[in-house]
Formats: sequence, C-alpha cells, structure tokens
Amino acid sequence: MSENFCYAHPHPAVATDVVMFTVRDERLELLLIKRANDPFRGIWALPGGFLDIDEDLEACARRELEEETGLSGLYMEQLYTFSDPGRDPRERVISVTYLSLVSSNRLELRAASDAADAAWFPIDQLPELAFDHGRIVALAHERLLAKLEYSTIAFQLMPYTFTLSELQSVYEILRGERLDKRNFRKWIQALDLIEQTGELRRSGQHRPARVYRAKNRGEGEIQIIK
Amino acid sequence: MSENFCYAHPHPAVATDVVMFTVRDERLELLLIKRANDPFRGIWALPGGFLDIDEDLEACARRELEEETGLSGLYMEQLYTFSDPGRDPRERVISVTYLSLVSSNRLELRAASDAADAAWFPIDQLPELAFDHGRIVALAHERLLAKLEYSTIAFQLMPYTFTLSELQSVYEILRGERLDKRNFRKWIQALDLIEQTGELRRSGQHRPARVYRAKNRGEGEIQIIK
DNA sequence: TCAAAAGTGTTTGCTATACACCCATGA
DNA sequence: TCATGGGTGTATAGCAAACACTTTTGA
Repeated sequence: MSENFCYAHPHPAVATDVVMFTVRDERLELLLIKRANDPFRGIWALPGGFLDIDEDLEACARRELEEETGLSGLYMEQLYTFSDPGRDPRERVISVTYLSLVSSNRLELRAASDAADAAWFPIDQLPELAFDHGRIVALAHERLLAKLEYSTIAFQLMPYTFTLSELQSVYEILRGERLDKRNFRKWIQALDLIEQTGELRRSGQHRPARVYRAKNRGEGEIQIIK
Repeated sequence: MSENFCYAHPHPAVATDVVMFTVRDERLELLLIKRANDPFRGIWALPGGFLDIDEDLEACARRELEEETGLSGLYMEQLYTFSDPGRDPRERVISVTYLSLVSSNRLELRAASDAADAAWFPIDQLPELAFDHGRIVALAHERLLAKLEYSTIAFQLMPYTFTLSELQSVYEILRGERLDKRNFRKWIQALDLIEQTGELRRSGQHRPARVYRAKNRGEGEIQIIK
C-alpha cells in the first residue's frame, strides 16, 4: 500500500469510538467487538474506526457502528476526545468518542467485515479491553449516570412504548437502588414528558399495565429537567 | 515548503481553539486575537493552532494560548470537537475546543508571534469572527452558564482571595440578574467551600469586608454541587 | 381463591425564597 | 454626620421523601 497523502506538517490520524449501552436482563450492558486485526487482535474493543476525509465525526461514528454491528438510527452524543500520544501503538491517533444508547427491543447484532465478533457484556463483567478503551467506558458510564439525574436520557433506553414499571426498572438498574413506586410515578408524570397510548399491556397473572410513550420522540431529543 | 509527511490514507489536520472568558468592568468578556495570516487575515478569532505530533490536546491549547497571549496556568476544560468538513477553507481541520477562565486580576495580555493583536471583548459586543468561531463561542457561553448552576466553576473567575460581595457580583453578571445578599451568603457558606483568611479589605468610605479564599484551590478543581 | 404486579394520597421535613435593618468606615 | 457598601435572621412556600393498602388479572 503506497503512501500517497502528503502534508507539510505531520498529521495525526483521527478516529471515532462508540460506547453503546443498553439495559436488558436487569443489567446495564456494553457493546464490544472482538478485533480481527492487529494491534490487539482477538481482544475486545469499542466499535469505531477512522474518519473519512469528507464526513463529520458523528457520521463516522454512525457509519462504523453500522458496519460493525448493523445498529443504526440511534441516540448518539459526543463524549470526549482522547489524545494521549501513546494511546495507539501504530501511529498517533486522536479518538473522538461518542455515547450511544439503544432500547433492549432492537439490539439484534450482526457481526461484519472488520469485527470478528460483536457481543453485549454486563458493565461489571467486562473483559480486558484494547487501547485505552477501559478509560473511555468509565467516562461514558459516569456521564450516563450524571445525565440520568437532570435529563431524560433514560428514555433512549426504552422501546417506543413502555409501562411505568418498565421505566422505573431502568432507572433502578442504572442508579443501583430501589425507588418508591408512588414517588417515581408522581415525579415522572409531573415532568409532563410522557403520555398514555390508551393501550393496556397484559403479562402474567396480574393486573394489566397502562402503556405510555415519550411525548416528543424527535428521535434523540434530550430534555433538561428543571 | 516540501510535503514530507505521507500516509496511506488522507489525514485531517487537528487543531485546538480556546474560549477564554473573564469578568471585568461588570461584564463577561472574551479573549480574541486578530489573525495575522490568511485565511481571515485581519479578522478576530479564538486563540489556537495546530497540534504538535507528540503533545496531547490540552497541552496544545495551553501552548498556543501562551504563545499568542502570554496567559498560562489557568483553568481549562475540554468543550467539544468540531468537524464540519467545510469549516476551514485551507484543508480539512478538526478543532478540539477548550473552555478556559481567568480571574480579572491576572489578565495582562502580551500579543505575540502569530497574532497581530489580542484583546478582550464584552460577550454582547463581539466583532465578526473567523471560521465557525461564533458557534464555538455560543456553545462555550452556554456551557459556562449551565455549570454555574451545579458546580463551583465561578471560583475560577475569582482572584486567590475575594470578598463575598465580589463573588456575588460575578454570579450576578454571569446570570444577568440581581441576587439577594442574605440568601447568597447563606447558600455559599453552606457549601463549605470557602474559608475566611482573617484579613479585612478596605475600599471606600464604608465598613471593610472580610476576605475569603476557596478551600481546596488545587489549581483548577471544580466541585459538583449537591 | 391465590399469587403477582398495577395503581393510588397524605404527612413530614428540608430547601429555596422573600424580605429590612444595623454596622463600620472615610470623607 | 453622612454616605456607602458590609453584614445579619425569620417566616413561608414548594418540593422531595417516607410510608400501606386496594385493584385486576391468569392460573
């Protein structure tokens, strides 16, 4: 492979990496791909890859995510840009990282080209990670928990419709504590961001639950609370 | 100038830009430099420049800031990474931006090498800005106001010691509203983040003010409130 | 009829806000 | 002595947290 792209000053490579979370089986889970190539061949890593010269960073993150896992059209926000000169053994690589969320009902993965394998891991049972991806995941986890408190980011983890018990369960799993059912319902209803669909959801031998949806599901809108 | 740095794939250039705020003369002010070179020669812009191949991004931001203005050792946090493919007319440039704050007592500027001139502008009287720097400033301003509400970022705008009236004044200028003196003092003292130095500050024909300092001035530590 | 989750209000404590006067100094 | 900003406390309202029982369904 010849080296045809030349500059008067050295340029770092620029890549994106995506920290994709979901909640399922009562746990917060993280999406990883097993690297098919060196460096770190066979080691788990965040989905991501190098920036094309005419796309912006978010488009790059979405493209790489879809290429490696088949996931598309999800909530995605810029997290942080990592630039330690030694973070990639090949060459100088700046990584712009994204935090992304997907609801548990649409996480069918399809492993593809540059990833040997893709899988979900519980956040407290992660394998060894390539590069500085452990640090990136830690920052993303922290950001997610912080945004829970003052935004409606948790809706991004819900299907299009959901019951209040399902929503409460997601908050409980992320915060790691039980919440009072009456207080939770009072709070979420007072925010005036969800509405009933009119349907009922039946499951198991108990009273059916009312079904709700987010009011302004502008595909990825986050409201700041208060 | 020959083009000696060659790669197998095209690499964007990576630069940092610094949004530096201070409060003086009862106003929020922004630091700008007048560009000495094309493109946008003679137009005001944020201090910043290209990443050296062996420094990390924050070091680059600090270096460029010091080269262009003489300011160093200040609070600095990563803001956002801008990547619109058309944002720089010369070549593809990714800009990693930083939000920085300086207290009004140490803002002696020294114009240097690549900046024809450096000056402070009131935030509501900005000149036309080069590149997408207007958008960057808007985002930084928004972030600063948001962090006021839940962090101690405002201390970064204060000198090492200050009176409660001076601190209150900074909050009032940033938030654009008057605050009740008793409530402000109750709130700030309850946070337990400042302590008296024991000194009194005399100024004008009125009672002298007690002098305070931030408790853990670890040069750039921000506390999250609550 | 039983088990299991859905659904519903009131009381209490704390935090945020509104509000007015005396103090110490320099001119 | 007067003008100027420094310094202080209390009452009220709104929000957050604690807390237990009835309803509806499927097996």
